[in-house]
Amino acid sequence: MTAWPQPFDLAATLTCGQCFRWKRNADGSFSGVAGGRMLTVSPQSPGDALGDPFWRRYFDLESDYAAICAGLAAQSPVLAAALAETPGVRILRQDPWEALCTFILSQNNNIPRITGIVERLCACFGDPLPGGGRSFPGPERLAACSVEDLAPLRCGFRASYVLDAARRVAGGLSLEEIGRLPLAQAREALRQIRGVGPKVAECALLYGLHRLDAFPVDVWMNRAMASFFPGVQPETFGPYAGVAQQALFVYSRNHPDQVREPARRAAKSRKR
DNA sequence: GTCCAGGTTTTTA
DNA sequence: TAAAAACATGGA
Repeated sequence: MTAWPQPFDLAATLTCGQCFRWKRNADGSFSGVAGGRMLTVSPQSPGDALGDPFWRRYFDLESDYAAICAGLAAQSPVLAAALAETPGVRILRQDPWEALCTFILSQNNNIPRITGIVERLCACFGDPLPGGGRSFPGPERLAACSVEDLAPLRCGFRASYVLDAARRVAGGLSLEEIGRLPLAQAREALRQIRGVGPKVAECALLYGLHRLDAFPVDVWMNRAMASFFPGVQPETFGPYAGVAQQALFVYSRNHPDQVREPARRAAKSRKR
Protein backbone atom coordinates (compact mmCIF):
# COMPACT_ATOMS: atom_id res chain seq x y z
CA MET A 1 0.00 0.00 0.00
CA THR A 2 1.28 3.39 -0.94
CA ALA A 3 1.74 5.97 1.76
CA TRP A 4 -0.26 9.15 1.52
CA PRO A 5 0.47 12.56 2.93
CA GLN A 6 -0.89 13.63 6.29
CA PRO A 7 -3.05 15.28 7.16
CA PHE A 8 -5.59 13.85 4.74
CA ASP A 9 -9.14 12.82 5.61
CA LEU A 10 -10.76 11.32 2.55
CA ALA A 11 -14.28 11.07 3.95
CA ALA A 12 -14.31 14.60 5.32
CA THR A 13 -12.88 15.98 2.10
CA LEU A 14 -15.60 14.35 0.01
CA THR A 15 -18.53 15.17 2.30
CA CYS A 16 -17.76 18.76 3.30
CA GLY A 17 -19.91 20.32 0.62
CA GLN A 18 -17.29 21.24 -1.96
CA CYS A 19 -18.24 18.54 -4.48
CA PHE A 20 -21.42 16.77 -5.53
CA ARG A 21 -20.40 13.65 -7.42
CA TRP A 22 -19.17 11.27 -4.71
CA LYS A 23 -21.24 8.62 -2.98
CA ARG A 24 -20.50 6.58 0.09
CA ASN A 25 -20.89 2.86 -0.52
CA ALA A 26 -22.29 0.36 1.95
CA ASP A 27 -18.78 -0.77 2.92
CA GLY A 28 -17.69 2.77 3.70
CA SER A 29 -15.72 3.31 0.52
CA PHE A 30 -16.47 6.19 -1.84
CA SER A 31 -17.16 6.10 -5.56
CA GLY A 32 -17.03 9.08 -7.84
CA VAL A 33 -16.07 10.48 -11.19
CA ALA A 34 -13.63 13.24 -12.04
CA GLY A 35 -11.81 14.08 -15.21
CA GLY A 36 -13.64 11.31 -17.03
CA ARG A 37 -12.36 8.69 -14.60
CA MET A 38 -14.30 6.56 -12.21
CA LEU A 39 -12.72 5.80 -8.85
CA THR A 40 -13.69 3.75 -5.83
CA VAL A 41 -11.51 4.42 -2.82
CA SER A 42 -11.56 3.36 0.81
CA PRO A 43 -10.86 5.79 3.65
CA GLN A 44 -8.89 3.05 5.41
CA SER A 45 -6.45 2.54 2.58
CA PRO A 46 -6.64 5.42 0.15
CA GLY A 47 -3.01 4.81 -0.76
CA ASP A 48 -4.03 1.99 -3.08
CA ALA A 49 -5.71 4.41 -5.43
CA LEU A 50 -3.86 7.58 -4.63
CA GLY A 51 -0.58 6.54 -6.12
CA ASP A 52 -2.03 7.69 -9.44
CA PRO A 53 -0.75 11.18 -10.32
CA PHE A 54 -4.18 12.31 -11.53
CA TRP A 55 -5.86 11.49 -8.24
CA ARG A 56 -2.99 12.82 -6.18
CA ARG A 57 -3.46 16.13 -7.90
CA TYR A 58 -7.26 15.96 -7.67
CA PHE A 59 -7.09 15.48 -3.91
CA ASP A 60 -4.38 18.16 -3.72
CA LEU A 61 -2.04 15.79 -1.95
CA GLU A 62 1.07 17.62 -3.07
CA SER A 63 0.23 20.75 -1.09
CA ASP A 64 1.51 21.27 2.44
CA TYR A 65 -1.70 21.58 4.43
CA ALA A 66 0.11 21.08 7.71
CA ALA A 67 1.87 24.39 7.11
CA ILE A 68 -1.21 26.13 5.74
CA CYS A 69 -3.38 25.08 8.67
CA ALA A 70 -0.72 25.89 11.25
CA GLY A 71 -0.53 29.40 9.86
CA LEU A 72 -4.30 29.81 10.00
CA ALA A 73 -4.62 28.30 13.47
CA ALA A 74 -2.06 30.78 14.75
CA GLN A 75 -4.32 33.62 13.64
CA SER A 76 -7.25 32.79 15.87
CA PRO A 77 -8.37 30.30 18.53
CA VAL A 78 -11.66 29.88 16.70
CA LEU A 79 -9.90 28.98 13.48
CA ALA A 80 -7.68 26.61 15.43
CA ALA A 81 -10.72 24.90 16.91
CA ALA A 82 -12.47 24.67 13.55
CA LEU A 83 -9.39 23.24 11.86
CA ALA A 84 -8.83 20.79 14.70
CA GLU A 85 -12.31 19.43 14.27
CA THR A 86 -11.78 18.24 10.72
CA PRO A 87 -8.08 17.95 10.15
CA GLY A 88 -7.25 16.63 6.74
CA VAL A 89 -9.92 18.39 4.70
CA ARG A 90 -8.36 19.36 1.38
CA ILE A 91 -9.58 21.68 -1.30
CA LEU A 92 -10.13 19.45 -4.31
CA ARG A 93 -8.84 20.46 -7.71
CA GLN A 94 -12.12 19.97 -9.51
CA ASP A 95 -12.66 20.71 -13.15
CA PRO A 96 -13.35 24.46 -13.51
CA TRP A 97 -16.44 24.01 -15.64
CA GLU A 98 -17.89 21.33 -13.39
CA ALA A 99 -17.38 23.49 -10.31
CA LEU A 100 -18.94 26.52 -11.94
CA CYS A 101 -21.90 24.53 -13.21
CA THR A 102 -22.62 22.65 -10.01
CA PHE A 103 -22.44 25.76 -7.87
CA ILE A 104 -24.77 27.59 -10.22
CA LEU A 105 -27.15 24.72 -9.49
CA SER A 106 -26.50 25.05 -5.76
CA GLN A 107 -28.10 28.44 -5.31
CA ASN A 108 -31.03 28.60 -2.91
CA ASN A 109 -30.93 24.82 -2.79
CA ASN A 110 -29.88 22.14 -0.34
CA ILE A 111 -27.01 19.70 -0.71
CA PRO A 112 -29.00 16.46 -1.10
CA ARG A 113 -31.11 17.99 -3.83
CA ILE A 114 -28.10 19.53 -5.55
CA THR A 115 -26.53 16.08 -5.60
CA GLY A 116 -29.64 14.64 -7.20
CA ILE A 117 -29.77 17.31 -9.89
CA VAL A 118 -26.08 16.81 -10.73
CA GLU A 119 -26.66 13.06 -10.89
CA ARG A 120 -29.49 13.51 -13.37
CA LEU A 121 -27.41 16.01 -15.34
CA CYS A 122 -24.66 13.45 -15.83
CA ALA A 123 -27.08 10.60 -16.47
CA CYS A 124 -28.84 12.60 -19.18
CA PHE A 125 -25.95 14.34 -20.89
CA GLY A 126 -22.67 12.76 -19.76
CA ASP A 127 -20.75 10.16 -21.72
CA PRO A 128 -20.59 6.58 -20.45
CA LEU A 129 -17.25 5.65 -18.93
CA PRO A 130 -15.34 2.38 -19.14
CA GLY A 131 -15.49 1.72 -15.41
CA GLY A 132 -19.18 2.58 -15.21
CA GLY A 133 -20.76 5.89 -14.43
CA ARG A 134 -20.87 8.91 -16.67
CA SER A 135 -18.70 11.92 -17.25
CA PHE A 136 -19.76 15.41 -16.34
CA PRO A 137 -21.19 16.92 -19.54
CA GLY A 138 -18.96 19.53 -21.12
CA PRO A 139 -20.09 23.06 -21.91
CA GLU A 140 -20.39 22.26 -25.62
CA ARG A 141 -22.89 19.49 -24.91
CA LEU A 142 -25.05 21.69 -22.71
CA ALA A 143 -24.73 24.71 -24.96
CA ALA A 144 -26.64 22.73 -27.56
CA CYS A 145 -29.54 22.22 -25.15
CA SER A 146 -32.68 24.24 -24.57
CA VAL A 147 -34.36 24.93 -21.24
CA GLU A 148 -36.90 22.26 -22.16
CA ASP A 149 -34.11 19.75 -22.67
CA LEU A 150 -33.04 20.32 -19.08
CA ALA A 151 -36.53 19.71 -17.68
CA PRO A 152 -35.68 16.15 -16.52
CA LEU A 153 -33.12 17.64 -14.13
CA ARG A 154 -35.89 19.43 -12.21
CA CYS A 155 -33.48 22.22 -11.41
CA GLY A 156 -36.11 24.93 -11.71
CA PHE A 157 -35.13 28.47 -12.57
CA ARG A 158 -31.45 27.50 -12.59
CA ALA A 159 -31.75 25.84 -16.00
CA SER A 160 -31.40 29.07 -17.94
CA TYR A 161 -28.39 30.03 -15.83
CA VAL A 162 -26.61 26.78 -16.66
CA LEU A 163 -27.29 27.32 -20.34
CA ASP A 164 -25.92 30.86 -20.29
CA ALA A 165 -22.76 29.62 -18.61
CA ALA A 166 -22.43 26.72 -21.06
CA ARG A 167 -22.83 28.96 -24.08
CA ARG A 168 -20.27 31.45 -22.86
CA VAL A 169 -17.68 28.82 -22.03
CA ALA A 170 -18.34 26.85 -25.20
CA GLY A 171 -18.09 30.13 -27.06
CA GLY A 172 -14.56 30.73 -25.89
CA LEU A 173 -14.74 32.21 -22.41
CA SER A 174 -11.68 30.73 -20.70
CA LEU A 175 -12.20 29.85 -17.06
CA GLU A 176 -8.52 29.02 -16.76
CA GLU A 177 -7.59 32.54 -17.84
CA ILE A 178 -10.06 33.98 -15.35
CA GLY A 179 -8.37 31.89 -12.70
CA ARG A 180 -5.10 33.71 -13.32
CA LEU A 181 -6.55 37.20 -12.91
CA PRO A 182 -6.32 39.24 -9.73
CA LEU A 183 -9.14 38.18 -7.42
CA ALA A 184 -11.32 41.25 -7.94
CA GLN A 185 -11.07 40.99 -11.72
CA ALA A 186 -11.72 37.26 -11.67
CA ARG A 187 -14.89 37.81 -9.63
CA GLU A 188 -16.08 40.49 -12.00
CA ALA A 189 -15.47 38.29 -15.03
CA LEU A 190 -17.40 35.36 -13.58
CA ARG A 191 -20.30 37.54 -12.57
CA GLN A 192 -20.96 38.42 -16.19
CA ILE A 193 -22.57 34.97 -16.39
CA ARG A 194 -26.27 34.99 -15.59
CA GLY A 195 -26.99 33.35 -12.27
CA VAL A 196 -23.45 33.90 -11.01
CA GLY A 197 -23.38 36.26 -8.06
CA PRO A 198 -20.79 36.79 -5.34
CA LYS A 199 -21.22 33.39 -3.73
CA VAL A 200 -21.17 31.24 -6.86
CA ALA A 201 -18.24 33.19 -8.30
CA GLU A 202 -16.31 32.59 -5.10
CA CYS A 203 -17.08 28.86 -5.18
CA ALA A 204 -16.00 28.59 -8.81
CA LEU A 205 -12.73 30.29 -7.89
CA LEU A 206 -12.01 28.22 -4.80
CA TYR A 207 -13.23 24.80 -5.85
CA GLY A 208 -12.75 24.93 -9.61
CA LEU A 209 -9.78 27.22 -10.09
CA HIS A 210 -8.06 26.44 -6.81
CA ARG A 211 -7.85 30.04 -5.77
CA LEU A 212 -7.25 29.42 -2.08
CA ASP A 213 -7.63 33.13 -1.39
CA ALA A 214 -11.32 32.98 -2.38
CA PHE A 215 -13.85 32.94 0.47
CA PRO A 216 -17.42 31.86 -0.34
CA VAL A 217 -20.05 33.19 2.06
CA ASP A 218 -23.37 31.34 2.19
CA VAL A 219 -26.04 31.27 4.88
CA TRP A 220 -23.88 29.09 7.14
CA MET A 221 -20.81 31.25 6.71
CA ASN A 222 -22.91 34.31 7.44
CA ARG A 223 -23.87 32.76 10.75
CA ALA A 224 -20.31 31.70 11.51
CA MET A 225 -18.84 35.11 10.70
CA ALA A 226 -21.50 36.96 12.68
CA SER A 227 -20.99 34.69 15.66
CA PHE A 228 -17.22 34.31 15.73
CA PHE A 229 -15.78 37.17 13.68
CA PRO A 230 -18.15 40.14 13.87
CA GLY A 231 -16.87 42.97 11.74
CA VAL A 232 -13.95 40.96 10.38
CA GLN A 233 -13.32 41.05 6.64
CA PRO A 234 -12.46 37.65 5.11
CA GLU A 235 -9.39 39.12 3.37
CA THR A 236 -7.74 39.39 6.76
CA PHE A 237 -7.48 35.60 6.80
CA GLY A 238 -4.85 35.92 4.10
CA PRO A 239 -3.85 33.90 1.02
CA TYR A 240 -5.36 30.69 2.41
CA ALA A 241 -8.68 32.20 3.46
CA GLY A 242 -10.47 29.54 1.46
CA VAL A 243 -9.09 26.79 3.67
CA ALA A 244 -10.27 28.71 6.71
CA GLN A 245 -13.66 29.10 5.11
CA GLN A 246 -14.03 25.38 4.52
CA ALA A 247 -13.17 24.64 8.14
CA LEU A 248 -15.62 27.24 9.44
CA PHE A 249 -18.33 25.95 7.12
CA VAL A 250 -17.99 22.42 8.47
CA TYR A 251 -17.72 23.63 12.06
CA SER A 252 -20.78 25.80 11.70
CA ARG A 253 -22.86 22.94 10.31
CA ASN A 254 -21.59 20.54 12.97
CA HIS A 255 -22.46 22.97 15.77
CA PRO A 256 -25.60 24.81 14.74
CA ASP A 257 -26.18 25.65 18.40
CA GLN A 258 -23.00 27.70 18.51
CA VAL A 259 -23.81 29.94 15.57
CA ARG A 260 -26.36 32.67 15.64
CA GLU A 261 -29.79 31.91 14.32
CA PRO A 262 -30.54 33.46 10.98
CA ALA A 263 -32.57 36.63 11.18
CA ARG A 264 -36.24 35.83 11.32
CA ARG A 265 -38.26 37.14 8.48
CA ALA A 266 -41.09 39.45 9.29
CA ALA A 267 -44.54 37.98 8.86
CA LYS A 268 -45.29 37.76 5.22
CA SER A 269 -48.24 39.12 3.54
CA ARG A 270 -49.69 36.79 1.15
CA LYS A 271 -48.76 35.78 -2.20
CA ARG A 272 -51.11 35.55 -4.92
C1' DG B 1 -49.79 25.38 4.93
C1' DT B 2 -45.04 27.15 6.17
C1' DC B 3 -40.16 27.33 6.15
C1' DC B 4 -35.75 26.41 4.40
C1' DA B 5 -31.92 25.24 1.27
C1' DG B 6 -23.66 26.49 0.09
C1' DG B 7 -28.35 32.94 -4.05
C1' DT B 8 -29.40 35.83 -7.84
C1' DT B 9 -32.38 38.65 -10.43
C1' DT B 10 -36.20 41.57 -10.78
C1' DT B 11 -39.36 44.57 -8.86
C1' DT B 12 -40.86 47.93 -5.75
C1' DA B 13 -40.55 51.65 -2.30
C1' DT C 1 -29.87 53.11 -3.49
C1' DA C 2 -31.91 49.80 -0.57
C1' DA C 3 -35.15 46.46 0.74
C1' DA C 4 -38.51 42.99 -0.63
C1' DA C 5 -40.37 39.71 -3.74
C1' DA C 6 -39.91 36.21 -7.21
C1' DC C 7 -37.72 32.38 -8.89
C1' DA C 8 -38.67 25.99 -9.04
C1' DT C 9 -38.29 22.12 -6.31
C1' DG C 10 -38.78 18.97 -2.51
C1' DG C 11 -37.96 17.59 2.33
C1' DA C 12 -38.93 18.69 7.19
